Amino acid sequence: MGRSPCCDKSSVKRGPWSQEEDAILRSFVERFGNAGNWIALPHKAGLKRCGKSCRLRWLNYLRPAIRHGGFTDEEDNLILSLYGEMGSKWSVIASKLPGRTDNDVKNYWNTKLKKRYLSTTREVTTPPSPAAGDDSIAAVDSPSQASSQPSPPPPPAIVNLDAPILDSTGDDNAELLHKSEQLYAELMGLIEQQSMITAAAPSTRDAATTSWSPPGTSPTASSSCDGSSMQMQWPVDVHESTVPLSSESSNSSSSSSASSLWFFDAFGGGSFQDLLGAASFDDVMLSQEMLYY
DNA sequence: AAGACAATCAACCGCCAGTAT
DNA sequence: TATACTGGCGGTTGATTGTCT
Repeated sequence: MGRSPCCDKSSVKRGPWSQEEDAILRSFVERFGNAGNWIALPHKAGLKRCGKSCRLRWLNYLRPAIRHGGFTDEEDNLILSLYGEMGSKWSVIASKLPGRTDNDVKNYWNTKLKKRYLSTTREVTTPPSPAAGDDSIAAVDSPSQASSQPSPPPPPAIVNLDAPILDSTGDDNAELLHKSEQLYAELMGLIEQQSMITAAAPSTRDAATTSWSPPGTSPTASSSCDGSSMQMQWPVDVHESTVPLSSESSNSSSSSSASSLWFFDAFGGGSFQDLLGAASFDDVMLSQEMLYY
């Protein structure tokens, strides 16, 4: 009995990401983190991608402050040094290099530094350890050594959600982002208005609606945009009082992360992409009205 | 100019550990 | 306690791009 696949490979898109997909994912994650979990994110965002693929795309490419290529001599030396100490612990090595991902470091190692490392170790003639797997080039893969220099990973990048999302990838992407930003701002304004109105009315929504305010202006959100740690702290009990979910979402996501997903349910079970693709502002209004159906 | 080969890197695969149920 | 689920990681693949002949 093998483990079940994380997603239905026949129904998810694979291969290179399009600019549109990038824009949707970036906009979504910057606002909502992973929306509870990465596996559920593609559905909520309206992406036909595997959750793991979304996570990887965010962490390795879309995350703010990522740097690609152009490794400096200092970085080269640090990688070489750390590899000599701990072997192919790419995530640990990458954590010492701000803006670098483990995938980048790993690729850089395999294409460039490995040769350099091999040549230098051959000159020295005393390989650190013959037991290490990769290349048989002696990576000392010792946990004790690795932990002998405890160094906390750099803090996740903090993104100012009020600041415009900078985009350098192209006009289409920027346009899509701009569109999402506009829709988002409009929706947030509407929700805030509704919250003020309904706060006075007795309902099960009271506790939540009176305590919540939009991300960027307030919520009890610690948004690091790291993706792995970023979690919006949505108020509890909100979800239970919102509109009935679509059959699909109500079947799948009802309990565990419900409170963090109420926002999406407010779209009548639709996805983030559905919202972005709304034909007009009236569509957003309609979705908002469904919240209080 | 065109084909062969090499280099690069984004993306996927499968396993493992931690956590939730 | 057992099982299922998810995130994270390292290894690998394959498409694309660049260089050489």
